Amino acid sequence: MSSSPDLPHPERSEISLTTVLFALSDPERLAIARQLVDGPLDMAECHLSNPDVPKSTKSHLMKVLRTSGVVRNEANGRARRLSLRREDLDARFPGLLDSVLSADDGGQKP
Amino acid sequence: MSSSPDLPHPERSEISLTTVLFALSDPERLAIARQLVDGPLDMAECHLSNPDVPKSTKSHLMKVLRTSGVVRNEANGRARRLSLRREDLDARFPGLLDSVLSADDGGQKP
DNA sequence: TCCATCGTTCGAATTTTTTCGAACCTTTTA
DNA sequence: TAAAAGGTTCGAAAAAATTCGAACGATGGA
Repeated sequence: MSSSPDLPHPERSEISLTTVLFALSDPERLAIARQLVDGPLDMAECHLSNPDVPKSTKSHLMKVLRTSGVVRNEANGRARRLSLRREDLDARFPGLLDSVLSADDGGQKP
Repeated sequence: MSSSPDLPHPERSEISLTTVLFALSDPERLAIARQLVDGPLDMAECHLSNPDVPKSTKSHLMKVLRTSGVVRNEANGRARRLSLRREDLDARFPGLLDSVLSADDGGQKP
């Protein structure tokens, strides 16, 4: 019962601004982050704009968000619990997350 | 004397959040934006971390910043005057530019 | 006028990201 | 105990970004 894999996360001090910006620069990843503002969600509850994308692709999007420090990904039964690393991000880059998440995106990247 | 090329710029309403985030997600481009906070600069006065990068590469970095709406690029004699589109960005994404530019970047992307 | 300066653009090569199927692992349920 | 559910990882293929030299254009000065 050696439990689900513990995935690597950067610690707060290791979170890089440009890496975070990159993670959020993709519409799909930004949309995921926005779904997490009201609290953690299991991965299956995070919806992509295209529901037919393979799970490996979805997993990769999550990986970019995790390794950048935007999202925490922990085992939760056989599921994965995703949460915004709000405290870490607010401490490291004050105001950034709020401005990004509350921004009204009009033009979309194709 | 048909004057230097007028390069295309997105209008305020066309500026896309994810595109702006992408433009700023590169350390070199972010550094350029930061050099413009205190006012416009001619291109030759914007320094890259590596002074030996070819001008075509530098021009391309500027293009990404311009087409995303982060920077304005206008003819100025035989030079190019670069300026931050602060008003447009503040209007479109309140707080974003301030938080990004004032953020203390620690970890760098290689 | 001629020429050096300051930048843009083009195309090709390289590098980085993204996408996806297949294989695998753990937990829950039958 | 077997099988299904929920996800990660790997490798290869496809797509997108970056880099750079060469060619070009406009401006300002000699």
